[in-house]
Amino acid sequence: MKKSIDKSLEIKKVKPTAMRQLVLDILSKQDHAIGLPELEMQFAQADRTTLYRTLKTFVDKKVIHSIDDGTGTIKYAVCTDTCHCNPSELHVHFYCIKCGKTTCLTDIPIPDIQLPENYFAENINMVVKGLCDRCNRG
Amino acid sequence: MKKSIDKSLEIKKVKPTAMRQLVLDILSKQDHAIGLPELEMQFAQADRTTLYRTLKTFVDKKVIHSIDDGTGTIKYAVCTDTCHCNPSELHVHFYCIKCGKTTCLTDIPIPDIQLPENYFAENINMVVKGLCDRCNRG
DNA sequence: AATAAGTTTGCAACCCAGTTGCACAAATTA
DNA sequence: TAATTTGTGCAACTGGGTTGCAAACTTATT
Repeated sequence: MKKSIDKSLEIKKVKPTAMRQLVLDILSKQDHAIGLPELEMQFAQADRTTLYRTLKTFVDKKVIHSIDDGTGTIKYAVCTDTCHCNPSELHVHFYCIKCGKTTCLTDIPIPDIQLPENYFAENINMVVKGLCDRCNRG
Repeated sequence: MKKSIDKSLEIKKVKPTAMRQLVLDILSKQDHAIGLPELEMQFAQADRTTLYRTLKTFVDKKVIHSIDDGTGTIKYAVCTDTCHCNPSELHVHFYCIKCGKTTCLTDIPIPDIQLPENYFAENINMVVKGLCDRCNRG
């Protein structure tokens, strides 16, 4: 039986090179969204450019989605197999100012808003900044 | 009679230096939010650091608010005199992928969302990306 | 007014995420 | 196998943001 990583790449039509399998494997094991620098650190030694381009390919092919959480470093998290990143499918993201982790609130869809006349929405980004579950206790 | 620029600075308790008056004057004349590089270009020659720190002071004192529109360059727009930048006062921002302008949709408040148990929201950023009024006609 | 303390400004240098060009390697096709 | 396309790795660069430090200016104190 094929590994789910490979299946995912196949579904999204991305050639499963060793590098890509590895990167996607790492990404799918995270409990939060990570950025290029953080991804880089998961490797003993790896080239930034390759990781950068791998992420780019993944975003293009909708294997992962990118999140601008306002920290200056773009974060990435895996999409579901059926995700097409349409505005209607988008969810809210949360950035914790204490632990610095960015998480997908996949259960919270971005609410519909009424744009002014003649405006067209292609994409919506909604990031809530504050204290997460864990950090709000202590 | 005092100029409205000075009044605004007075209200927000910022010492009205020549530089600050000038920067605030420029900012308040914009029809869209501008970033540090764009602000810099409005001067024949000016020091980036000073402008940077002026913007920072303004944000701290809530004379202006910052907008992360996802372009990688933080934009700034003037707050109203009574604005305290609380989550309840926040509005949606719009980034036009054609003209590249970021505008405040001041009439559209950020909708309330129900965060998961124990999460605390300090700030919310909501940016709609698409075509603006003007660019959606042509 | 003269001094001292604090604030603002300007220059230079730096940081870091992201990005590009180019050459080499690997995979695919003819 | 040769030709072509695709992926990888290195080096170097870009650009927005940021910091340290010293000079200029402002404000408070004697």
